Amino acid sequence: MKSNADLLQGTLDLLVLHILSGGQQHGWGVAQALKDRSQDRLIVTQGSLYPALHRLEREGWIKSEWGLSDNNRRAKFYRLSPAGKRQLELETDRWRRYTAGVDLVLSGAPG
Amino acid sequence: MKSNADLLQGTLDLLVLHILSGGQQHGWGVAQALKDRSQDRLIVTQGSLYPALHRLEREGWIKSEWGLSDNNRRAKFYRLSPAGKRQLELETDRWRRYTAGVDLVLSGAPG
DNA sequence: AGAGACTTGTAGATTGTCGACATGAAGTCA
DNA sequence: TGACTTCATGTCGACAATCTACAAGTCTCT
Repeated sequence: MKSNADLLQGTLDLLVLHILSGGQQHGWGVAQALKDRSQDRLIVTQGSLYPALHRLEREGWIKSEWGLSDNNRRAKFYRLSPAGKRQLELETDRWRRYTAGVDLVLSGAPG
Repeated sequence: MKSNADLLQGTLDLLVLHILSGGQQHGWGVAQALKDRSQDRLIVTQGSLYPALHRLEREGWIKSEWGLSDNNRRAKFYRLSPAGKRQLELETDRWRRYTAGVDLVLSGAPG
C-alpha cells in the first residue's frame, strides 16, 4: 500500500516554512498544525520532521531557540528568518507552477 | 537551484498512466506529451522516464510491444492494462486528496 | 509508582530522480 | 559519401528525502 511519502517529497519544506511564517512554533507543534489544518490529510512522521527542521536550519531559513511549551515541557522553538521568508515565496511559486502543470495534463484530453 | 525533481516524485506514475489512458504511446512520445500539455512545466529526463516505464510494466499496470513510430523508427509502445486503469483512478484520488490538504494548509491563516 | 501524552533525536533501508554516458537508426544537406 | 540532427531506448552511479524502528527524557494525572 502506497502512502503519501512520495507526494510529500518536495512539499514538506514549503509546508513547514508556511506554518512558521505565522510565528514561532516547536517541531511537535508544526506536525500537529499540519495534521489539524489539512484535516488529517498530511501526516508527517518524526523521522521526516526533525531531519527536515535541521535541514532548514542548516540552510539558514529558520532559527531555533530552546524554551518551554504550553505543556511546560522543554521544546525547541523555530522561527522564520528573512531568507526563509524569501524561500517560502519561492517554494510557493514552484508548487503553484507545478500543480498547474499537472492539472493541465490531467484535465486535458487523454491520449 | 532547486529543480522539480522532488515534486515529480510520486506524480510521475500518475502522469504516465494518464497519458497512456488515451491510447498506446511510446516512451519518447509520453515525454513529449507531458512537456507539451503542461506547457513546458513538466520536463521528464530519460533517466527518470525509462526506469518509470519499466517499473510500471513490472507492476503489471502497462504492457509493451515493439513497433514503428510515426517517424519510421523502432519504438516500444505501451498501453494501459485493466489493473493500470484501476491504479490510475487510485493515484488520481490520492493526488486530489493530497493537493487539497496542501491547499488547506497554505490558504489557512498562518501561524 | 505507573501510565500516557508530549518532545527531541538518530540509524539503516528503501525508493526515485538526475546527469552522464552508450548505442543505433532515419532523414537532411552539402 | 560523409557529417549532423532528431528520434528512440537504455544503464549506471551519485544523491536526496522519506519511512520504520529505536532510544531517551519530561510532565501530569491517578
